[in-house]
Amino acid sequence: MFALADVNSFYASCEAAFRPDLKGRPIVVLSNNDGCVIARNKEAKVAGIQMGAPFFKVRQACEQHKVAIFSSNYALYGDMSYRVMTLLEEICPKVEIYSIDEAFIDLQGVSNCKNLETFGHEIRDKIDKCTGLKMGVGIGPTKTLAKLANHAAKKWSKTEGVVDLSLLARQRKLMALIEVGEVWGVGRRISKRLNAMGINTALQLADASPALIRKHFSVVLERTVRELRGEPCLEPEELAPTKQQIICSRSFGDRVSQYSLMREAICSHAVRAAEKLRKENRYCRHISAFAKTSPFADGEDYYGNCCSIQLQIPTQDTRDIIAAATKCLDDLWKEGHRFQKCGVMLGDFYSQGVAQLGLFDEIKPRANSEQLMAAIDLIHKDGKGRVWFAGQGVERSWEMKREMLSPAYTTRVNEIMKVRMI
DNA sequence: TCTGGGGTCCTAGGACCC
DNA sequence: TCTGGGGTCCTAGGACCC
Repeated sequence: MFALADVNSFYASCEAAFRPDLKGRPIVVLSNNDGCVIARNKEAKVAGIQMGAPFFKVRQACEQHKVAIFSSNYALYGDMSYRVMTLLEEICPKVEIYSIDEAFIDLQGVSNCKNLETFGHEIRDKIDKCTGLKMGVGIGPTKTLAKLANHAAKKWSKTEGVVDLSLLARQRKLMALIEVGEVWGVGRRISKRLNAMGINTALQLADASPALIRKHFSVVLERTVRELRGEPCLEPEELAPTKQQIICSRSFGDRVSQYSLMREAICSHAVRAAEKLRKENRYCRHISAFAKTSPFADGEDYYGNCCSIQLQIPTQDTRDIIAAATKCLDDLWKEGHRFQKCGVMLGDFYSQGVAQLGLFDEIKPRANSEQLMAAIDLIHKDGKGRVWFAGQGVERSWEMKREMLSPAYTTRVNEIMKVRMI
């Protein structure tokens, strides 16, 4: 048995948790660069603000409904996520963190000592009491059914946030009510093709022949079918899987046409990517950089390109990664475009920097690399000072917009919430 | 004017090998 | 004129997730 617990409208709820004055008002959180709507509370959904809509298209509706609008504040959401996950780990036997706001809980053995639905309510109450965030809990014999149960827990308020699908009859009753596109693993494209085959509900998908589904789609969807029938195909993950790839990219606050600005941005993404790499304790050999113009710009030719470099020796030294990324940039740079976004990708990971060298190779690893990188990381971790690479620039006029950013309530002492006793 | 960022997995097809 | 069979590895692209 699995449970899937997730926080309702996570980003919007994090903002609301520190702003009791907004109670009852619609709240919306925007993506990086204040681009699209990526989270809405219940009131904002009622007001008809669409998920994923570009902000400029819903700005008027927001004003009309007095919506409170926030730029994304990942320092806040990351810290709140950490609190939620830590609490879950305190009260649940095995927790697998699946995303910033949801976790699978392996319920093996739990049903021997308590009713699963009761346990679901205990989880909800604990998180609500300690963080002010409301979770939905779905329970089922497979991860896919637990996901579906969670969906139902949020959709029907009379469930009070907990749905237990242990019994086959309940599974089938619920699946008959749910559109196939709501099933975990079925996106827009696949649901369209399924509809064309006459499969419209989750139940119809569960009753389809796995062999037929595999023939028309893939083993991935076949697994989904089996999971819907209660046959577990997705195992509980013991350890967090190691990353295969690290990507750091951002849209620019304003379009960039100047090489020097683009170079600063690429350097900065390279620096962040290298930090992530060291945090994962990995070394990489494959480095690439990409840049693209906006696909939505009328009357402009779209240009996007990606170039990469394979190093001789795996590295985790920021200087190597900057050098490679800027070399890639020079290969892809084209004058005369208004670029919208760029980024750096790392891949081909090793657990150490030493590779077998050829007999006549003249490459020598950098001296003191580890100490230097450790020193830089420490300075940033302490937060007592800042050092950066010259290539990152000083003004950084290309940086993204976050015009409606809330304070870092939980991670910066001088931005902590003040409470006045009256 | 203004459209996010960061990942995963699978498959098909080409290059290459014997 | 006739033009195999079986395999591996890599990459690009498509689909999905939050």
